[in-house]
Amino acid sequence: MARRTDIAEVAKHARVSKSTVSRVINGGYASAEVKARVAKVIAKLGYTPWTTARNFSLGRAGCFGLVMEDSQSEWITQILGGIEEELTAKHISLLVGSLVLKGTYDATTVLSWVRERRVDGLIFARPGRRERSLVDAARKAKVALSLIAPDESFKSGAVLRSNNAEAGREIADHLYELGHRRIAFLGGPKESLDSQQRFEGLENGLKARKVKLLASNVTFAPRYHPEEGKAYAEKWLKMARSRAPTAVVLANDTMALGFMRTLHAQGVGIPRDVSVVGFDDIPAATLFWPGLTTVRQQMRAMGAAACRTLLTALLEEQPERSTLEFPMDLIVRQSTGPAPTRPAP
Amino acid sequence: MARRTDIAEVAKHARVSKSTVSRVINGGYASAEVKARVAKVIAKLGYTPWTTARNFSLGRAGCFGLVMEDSQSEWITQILGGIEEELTAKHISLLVGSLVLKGTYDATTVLSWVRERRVDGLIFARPGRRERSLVDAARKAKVALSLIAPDESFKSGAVLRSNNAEAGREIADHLYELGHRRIAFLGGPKESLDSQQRFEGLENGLKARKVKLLASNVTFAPRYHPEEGKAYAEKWLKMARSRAPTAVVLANDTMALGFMRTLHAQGVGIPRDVSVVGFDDIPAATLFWPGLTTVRQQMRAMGAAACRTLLTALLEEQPERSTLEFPMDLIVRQSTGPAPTRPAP
DNA sequence: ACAAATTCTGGTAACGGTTTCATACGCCGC
DNA sequence: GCGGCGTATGAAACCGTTACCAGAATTTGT
Repeated sequence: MARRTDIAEVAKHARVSKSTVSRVINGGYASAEVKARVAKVIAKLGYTPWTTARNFSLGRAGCFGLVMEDSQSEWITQILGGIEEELTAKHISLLVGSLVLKGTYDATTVLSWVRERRVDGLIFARPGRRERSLVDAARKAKVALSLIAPDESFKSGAVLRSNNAEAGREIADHLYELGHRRIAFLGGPKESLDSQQRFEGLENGLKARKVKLLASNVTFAPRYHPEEGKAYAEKWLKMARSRAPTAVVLANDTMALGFMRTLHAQGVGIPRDVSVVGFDDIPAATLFWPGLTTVRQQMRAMGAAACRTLLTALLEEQPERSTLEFPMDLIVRQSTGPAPTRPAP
Repeated sequence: MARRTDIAEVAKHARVSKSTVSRVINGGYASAEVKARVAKVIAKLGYTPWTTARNFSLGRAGCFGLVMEDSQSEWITQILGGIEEELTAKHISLLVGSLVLKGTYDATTVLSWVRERRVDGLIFARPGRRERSLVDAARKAKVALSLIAPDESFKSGAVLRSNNAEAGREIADHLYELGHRRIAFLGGPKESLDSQQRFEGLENGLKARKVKLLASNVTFAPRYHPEEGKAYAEKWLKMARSRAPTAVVLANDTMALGFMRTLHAQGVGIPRDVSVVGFDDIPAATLFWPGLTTVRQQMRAMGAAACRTLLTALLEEQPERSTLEFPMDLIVRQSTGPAPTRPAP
């Protein structure tokens, strides 16, 4: 049973010391002649340094941890894609560990990453209140942090967030140009910063156009759920058409789809009678008819940036304290259209 | 700058040797008195063995790799959940590396896992044709394999698959009991084993009930895509109602939703005029109205089983060659109902 | 032409665990 | 009372890589 070739064997074949082989690999001093000779031997023997040994020697883990909530899994693919891209591109081949927090809150895995595995960095994707304690624990352990989160109230680590306010303003412009003047907003939980920022952006955008968002047309649902959209639709149906909003902005797609579905079942035309805008661009947004106009977060870019931040923090030994803001992309589909010129009969 | 406590420090405080501390931790010989003393010191110093060092010493990587295609990301959360569960439960705390294959096929990451990191095992989630070469590479490198895949033609590793045929039969029973006799099937690509097996199950189930699936009512689409569902819907609309199928089974939810959407837009009632069944239970299946009757794969269980298999293979040093079959769960929602008693006017 | 800086190279010591080996100590059975 | 066996412990070797240091070879500067 042949053992795997190690650096010593390469050294022997190339008639140099282990140190020299290591230097050739990692780019230290070495004469052109030696470099060539060693490279040839490496190729011939098919030698590859063993990552675990290298990490051990370097005193690092060679991996980042990714933490995210179960419920926010819609984005996981995109975030992973961005991370993957960044790590392979930089040729600092690190392994990405990923965790999906279970319904029952259980931090043991993450803590073991920090304490036992001593990961080189942690990426928190959209951390909620429950993850705060984890963020604190990580900070205490001096692990580099990247937070993909809507606020910057975290005291350490890099914060990457989408520009919700800007998106809100874009929606305002879009709807204004379609002629809408009576516009409503259905938010998520009051404490959700995403929801708040989206609302503020929309409000400011409308204000700039001299359109007022009536307080009666601003509601916050206790949770992001299609049922909330449905409930809001029922409320909408009861209003007199002449006073009902001609466009409704909902703080996420799930609610928006619940809203549309219910109206649709009642024969309300979208966007004929009312225009609908969501947030997030979940896959289902295209499957519906009409396709949902929504705003997409650049999750892929954020994942990549999270890695880049961690990598530089790793190299420079100083935990970067910075905030990066990512524009959101308004995806106009068929659920928004010109405002109805007169109330339906 | 205080160094992290290592095993030597614990040994010193407990007045024993490093070996003894190691044995206390890993459960070797040690007197009760020593055990207690060491445990106390460990607790006092807050010592935790460094995973990387341990793995290095043990000559293993301490992680599994998870490979899946980008397009099949709908399940990633569930699979991850299952893996997570299994690994933390067994207390063999391993880190899960995950990869999403990019559109442009790039195997470098996976190969680096095998060659450089020398992962202890690989989980392939629903590998397609392109991943075959990776599976082969992994086999050559003697890495333990678990394949979540619909076929068992792979020559090595454990294969975990859903019982598509059984699910097909269940659908047959379900539709039969609702009174459907003219039933159609729209499959995915001809070479998709999932699609084939689902079709065969349905056909056999109907045959057992003495119902014939007309060849003209069996079609295979070139891809799993809502547009294919739409195309099929247009075909359906052109048929005379008296001869059109009263129930349509589509090989995945995406197609099913495209189908429903198109019919719905044309005023066809579901399930009043036609019942619809999909496969996969994607999140959007509940967002639609009517909710889509579909079949769910036990992805969570399969993820967990994949880990368990790898773990036993790791312990017993012999790559397990086995096939595990998982039942699928028929989720009855509102898209299936009694067959129309007479052709619509 | 000689000192100083730079480039190159090999020997050796880490890194922090586990494992092997040797030794010592009971305890049992004869 | 002596061989054998299971238990308990410590010293030292080992895993594969990089880092450090010392010294040799080469280039650079004056």
